[in-house]
Amino acid sequence: MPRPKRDQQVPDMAGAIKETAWHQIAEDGAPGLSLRGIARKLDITAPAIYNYYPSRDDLVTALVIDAYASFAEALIAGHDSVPESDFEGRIRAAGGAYYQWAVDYPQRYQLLFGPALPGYKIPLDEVLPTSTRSMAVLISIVAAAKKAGKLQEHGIPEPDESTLEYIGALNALGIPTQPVSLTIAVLIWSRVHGLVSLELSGNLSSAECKALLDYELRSIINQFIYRGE
Amino acid sequence: MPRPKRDQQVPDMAGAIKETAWHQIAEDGAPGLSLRGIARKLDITAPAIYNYYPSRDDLVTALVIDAYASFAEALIAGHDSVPESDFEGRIRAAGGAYYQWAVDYPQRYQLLFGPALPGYKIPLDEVLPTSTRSMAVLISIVAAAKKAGKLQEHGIPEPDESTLEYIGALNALGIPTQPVSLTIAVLIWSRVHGLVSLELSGNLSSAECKALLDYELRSIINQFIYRGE
DNA sequence: TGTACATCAGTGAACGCGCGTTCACTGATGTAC
DNA sequence: TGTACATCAGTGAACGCGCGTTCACTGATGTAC
Repeated sequence: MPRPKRDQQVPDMAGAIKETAWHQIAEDGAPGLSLRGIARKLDITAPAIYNYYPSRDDLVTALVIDAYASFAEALIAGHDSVPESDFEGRIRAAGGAYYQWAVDYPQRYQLLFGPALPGYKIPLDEVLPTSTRSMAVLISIVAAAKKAGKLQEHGIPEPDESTLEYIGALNALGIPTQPVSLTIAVLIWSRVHGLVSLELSGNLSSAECKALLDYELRSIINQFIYRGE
Repeated sequence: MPRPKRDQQVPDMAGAIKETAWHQIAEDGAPGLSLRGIARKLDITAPAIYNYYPSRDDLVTALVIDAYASFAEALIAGHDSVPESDFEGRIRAAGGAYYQWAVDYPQRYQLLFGPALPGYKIPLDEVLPTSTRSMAVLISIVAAAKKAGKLQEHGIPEPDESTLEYIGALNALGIPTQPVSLTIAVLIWSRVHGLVSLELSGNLSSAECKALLDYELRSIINQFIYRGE
């Protein structure tokens, strides 16, 4: 079969490849991603993909970066729907946005926070600038509470070496952060992630997960935010 | 090559196959498990495995059941190292045992609580009796606190339909459980799982995870157990 | 004690599938003179 | 305006690999009479 003429070509083939890859991941999970499968769906031969991505791993990296960007965007939208001074509301909104994104795109969530793909090593230096943006949302809420003197910091563990290293990376990316804010942000993240990932692995029903998430967000606010005047 | 004679055969081939499978999973992750790979390591041909397991999926199911058994054993050992009346100590011990098992056998942990293997559907009826045993450990600690009137139950969400269903299954397996105890057990589980799974996916260093786990176990005790006389 | 037979635990060839990647190539489109 | 050339976006064949599973078979071991 001859190559299609210019006006029959897909205008944004690189984008179409990624989109098809997401469909494939949604259907068979991340390990099921295959260049030949993508080519079949796009009515193209597999080698044609090499005009856009030099290898399968590079395609995966592009997908990971896109997923982080979409995730960060969702968190930021939730975060922005509530005024800055309302820490409690922002925590709830960010938590809700986090949950919603995860159940809307379960496979992307697993790709980012689940176990590594076999044989794929994520290139941190390429991904970090984007992945940091989502973490920054949580951190900014905690930092705002701290600045207002409403952060309950008692008993929070001291940062260890790797935490300080990550803070260095945050600073380098223009997100100045105090250790205690990062630690509390990670604690919040871990609680939400625990519930979400139990739902995604089928150990929790959607209804139960929502109810528990609501409870945990209240717990988080009670534990880390001073109430009242 | 002829088949080896009786006295050169592996005495427990079914066990040897599982053991080799675990080695493979430890090296390449669960999706990398392959009958041909196992056969190579055991110096037999792939079809020989069919004398012991009727298909790849049946082997996976046997592995899942073994993993749950090993996990439950670890939790029970931790649990039993502290007297029954010491709820706080038991929560700490069970949490520590949970973490230790997960980092000792990260791939088994992912197999049980991570995303499903592509193309493999876990047969719940075969696995439930074993998987329940680990959940029962957590539940028993919470239930003991409740019986002693030391359980703080305020604000815990009401059980939904799927929770009640699971309680039915627990009762059928001889583990009578009150809804509130199960809900709190799940909350504890989710917090520990959140931290553990962030460490396993490389988002948390081991040292940081340990420190945060310690903090979270204290949070759990503060939140759910009445202190003092 | 000997013999016929069943069973057990394997072998080796084959089927049909999928994969990432390389290679030489082609023909339409765009560009420079 | 025409022509030579470069580039772009593909094709199709092939390489070499891995996989689960089936099939007919074999030869040692165990068992019944």
